[in-house]
Amino acid sequence: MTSFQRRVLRLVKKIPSGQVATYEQLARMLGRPGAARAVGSALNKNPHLVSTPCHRVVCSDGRLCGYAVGQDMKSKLLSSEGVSIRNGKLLSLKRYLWQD
DNA sequence: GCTCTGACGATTT
DNA sequence: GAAATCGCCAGAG
Repeated sequence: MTSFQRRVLRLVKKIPSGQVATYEQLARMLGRPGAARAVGSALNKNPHLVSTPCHRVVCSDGRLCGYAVGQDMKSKLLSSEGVSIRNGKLLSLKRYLWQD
């Protein structure tokens, strides 16, 4: 694990249930605005899928984008937390967006 | 140090 | 609104 990946995972663990964050948002919190792609890479290699709520991380436009197990599972997990999804995309991103 | 690759993002057509 | 394009950063060889 690199230092960068640890910081990403630690930050993701702090996302409350029922809320979501964008890759770009996390990148900014880590002091690396524009590194959204790198954040996605870090989540892809995440060791413990359950201990890290990486399903609460979506694209800036509200699309789910990706998930290690499959986007379908990501969609189910989010909807079970109260987030409305349609066609693998959030109906309203700003409504559930994580505000620290 | 260089060259890909990828769970991204903004712009353009 | 969908698809194509280009820029972006970190990690792996």
